[in-house]
Formats: sequence, structure tokens, C-alpha cells
Amino acid sequence: MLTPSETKTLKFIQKYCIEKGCSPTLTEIADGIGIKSRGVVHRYIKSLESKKLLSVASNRKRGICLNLEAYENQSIAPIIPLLGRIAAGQPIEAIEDRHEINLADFIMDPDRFALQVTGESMMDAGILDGDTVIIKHQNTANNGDIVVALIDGLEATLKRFKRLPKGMILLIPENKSMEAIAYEAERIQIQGVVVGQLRSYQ
Amino acid sequence: MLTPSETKTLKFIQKYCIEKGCSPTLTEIADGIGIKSRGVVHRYIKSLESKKLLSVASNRKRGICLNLEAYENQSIAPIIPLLGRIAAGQPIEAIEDRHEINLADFIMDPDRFALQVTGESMMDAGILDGDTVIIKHQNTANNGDIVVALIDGLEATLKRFKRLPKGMILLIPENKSMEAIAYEAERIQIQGVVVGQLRSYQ
DNA sequence: ATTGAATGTTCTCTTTTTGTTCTCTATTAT
DNA sequence: ATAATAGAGAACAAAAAGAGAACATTCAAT
Repeated sequence: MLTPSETKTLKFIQKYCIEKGCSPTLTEIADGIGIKSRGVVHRYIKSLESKKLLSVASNRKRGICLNLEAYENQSIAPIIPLLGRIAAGQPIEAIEDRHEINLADFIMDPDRFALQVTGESMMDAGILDGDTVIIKHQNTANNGDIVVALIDGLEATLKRFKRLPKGMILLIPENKSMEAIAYEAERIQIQGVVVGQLRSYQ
Repeated sequence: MLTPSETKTLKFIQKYCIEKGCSPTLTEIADGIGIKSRGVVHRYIKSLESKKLLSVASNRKRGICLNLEAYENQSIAPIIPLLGRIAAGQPIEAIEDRHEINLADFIMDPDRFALQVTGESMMDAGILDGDTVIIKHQNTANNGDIVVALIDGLEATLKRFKRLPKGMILLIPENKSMEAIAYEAERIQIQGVVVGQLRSYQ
């Protein structure tokens, strides 16, 4: 487990390496993490080395070498490393854009809950049968939102929301073989909007 | 069985770990659960430890380590409540089928990483431009797996995998407007298979 | 090759924060 | 009454963070 200072040091080194193409000096690191002592930085580096997160060529200037496999050794990595982008037929943008996904942003909010989707009504929006959608609980929606709507108080569906003139609401399935249906606003109760979606292939 | 305070403490630690990437200090926990005494927090931690829900490195700062395996039996995982299923035009099965999604299953595995998808090559499989896919790092794949494949060592793509006779490998885009391409097996290097996918609508 | 500035390394020292162990009190349910 | 839970807070030990001095080594310019 890394201390906050070690984490800060490691992140600075990663960023520096990516931006400048070589590793930083101890003075640069000290400056980067907001302390004054090279000795202290050296201590952090040694600790990170002992934790296999990087290796240092002894006495070499700029001799820090990041261990890119390090994430795989981490005992707990609640945050997944986001390694880069992948495109259709495009070369991978290697390590350039390395940052992290914070799943906390995704989910850990008290007014959110999950629903498992059955049916294909939102297929064309990339929400498949069996997917899980993360819903933010709220009673209103904007045009274009994907909402959980309760029709006549008993039937809940997942549809794209559109407000029509004259107090009508259009619920649009994202599936070419299905039709959008308009309802009087009184019949529709918004239970929440989709803020995320996840799928497991296992 | 956990007391309310212990549950509160554990949930706070889970959330903190996910958000910050390291465990909280006793003071931070006290603050987080709304009490003032580090001593009390210490007592809760020790109790949680005796219930095998976490382990603490003694005298180490931020030395709390969550025990993820223990979560499968108890309803205290770092989870979102999964409220039910939602269907196209079907009534919601309210709270009847309430269980939970365990995010630990989804991500907390050291040999997994994430990639952000650009392009539409897997559109028909519900993987859209901008989505994040969770990759399990491995060098082999089964027919039907969605894989990250490196072509000629320099071009990484996301495609469905199929092994053909005579040492050929077919990489199939899930997009009607794109064609599957067959390669000699030597040209293809599997970097991992897709085990999850997530999307944020925010 | 020599030299000097920059850099890495190894110390000691101090301060602050944190973990640990207590005792004490209050509340609640059995 | 008793036990379990919840909390405050004091006192001490230890870890982490940091400053900075002193020395060793690199590396590039001369």
C-alpha cells in the first residue's frame, strides 16, 4: 500500500516521463510534489522501488525506470488503469493518454441504483438485453435523456424521453422495429434517468 | 453480523478506497461517519478485523486492507443496489428480486485494465464510440470472444475472434458496414479479451 | 584528462500526523 | 440489573513527512 506522498511521487514521475520522454531528477520531483528536500524524494523513490513500482539505475542521473506492469502486481487496485484508446483499425495510442477510471464517479452515489435490462427496446443505443443500467433517481428529464418511465403507475419502461407540445410526452424505443408512443403527461411518471451502463461478458 | 456503526464504517472505507486509491486514516473515518473519537473508530476497525472483513497492518498508517473475498456472503460489498429488472413494455418487477451488483467482481482483478473505445467497429455488439471496455490480459482467446488484437505488432483493434482452418484467424467487426478480415495466425497477437464494458451518460 | 556544476546518496534532526490503549459516560434492549 | 452499543477524550508510541548538511558520483564543457 502506498502512502499519499509515494502516490504523489509516482504520479508525478509517470506524468513527467510521458510528457518529457525521460525521467525527472530528484530536484524536479521535489519541486513537482511541493517539497524542498532531495533526500526525502530519494527516500520515496527507494520505497517505491522496494514496492516494485519502479527501478532505479544506481547513481545514474535520471535513472528512474517505471515498471509498467506494476499495476498488475498491486494488491488492491480499486481504480482501473485506463491504458489508452483503441480504435477500429487505428494504431493504439500506447501510453500517451494514461490516466485512470474512477468508478466512484460512476456509481457511488446514494441517489443512484441499478436496473437490469431485459428486452431489446434500447438495442440501437447500445443497451442490450442483460445489461445493467445505472439510474439516477429524479422526477424530471430533459429531451434526449434515456429514462425509466412509469406508465399509468404500473408499467415501467426504459425509453428515450421527448416532451411534445400540448402536454404530451413521447417515449422512443431505440430499436428500428419498434414504434415511439406518445402519452399524456399525466400518465407518465419519470423515475430516473440513465447515467451509466455496464455489461459483463463473463 | 455487523452493528450499524460497523456497517457505516465499512461502507465509508470502501467508498474512500475507491475514490482515493488508498485507505483512510482513523481521523478521516471519524470525520466521515460523523464522530469525533479516533479511539472509537479504532474499536470498530478491530471489530471488523475480527469478523474477517478487513485486515490492518499494525501501527501502519493507512494500513487498512479490505478483504474482498468476504463480501460474497454478506450484503456489504462495494456495490450498488440492483433494484430489479426492467423490460420493454413490461411491468417492473419492483423490489422483489433485489440483490446487488458487486463491483469487485467487475474490476478488482489485478490482470485487468481498461481501454477507451474509439470508432464504431463494434457498434452492433453494443460497444459504442467512447465506451470503456475492461480487458483481461491474456494471450489466447476462444471463438466468439471480443479481443484486443495486435496486427503485425503495431495496429491494435477490437474485434470478435474466430479461428479458421489452416492457421488463419478471422477478426470480425460487429458493424454491418465493415468486413471481416482473415489473417495468418503469425500476424495476430492477442493482447486480451473483453470481460466488461461500461458507459457513462454524463 | 580535468574540472565544476548538477545530481544522487546517506545521514541526522525535528515536527506533525496517526495508531493504540486507556478510562469514563450515555443509551438501549433484553 | 446486565450486556451490548455508541461515543468522548486523554496519553503515549510510532510512523510519515520534511529540512538540510555532508559526501559521492556523473556528465558535459573545457
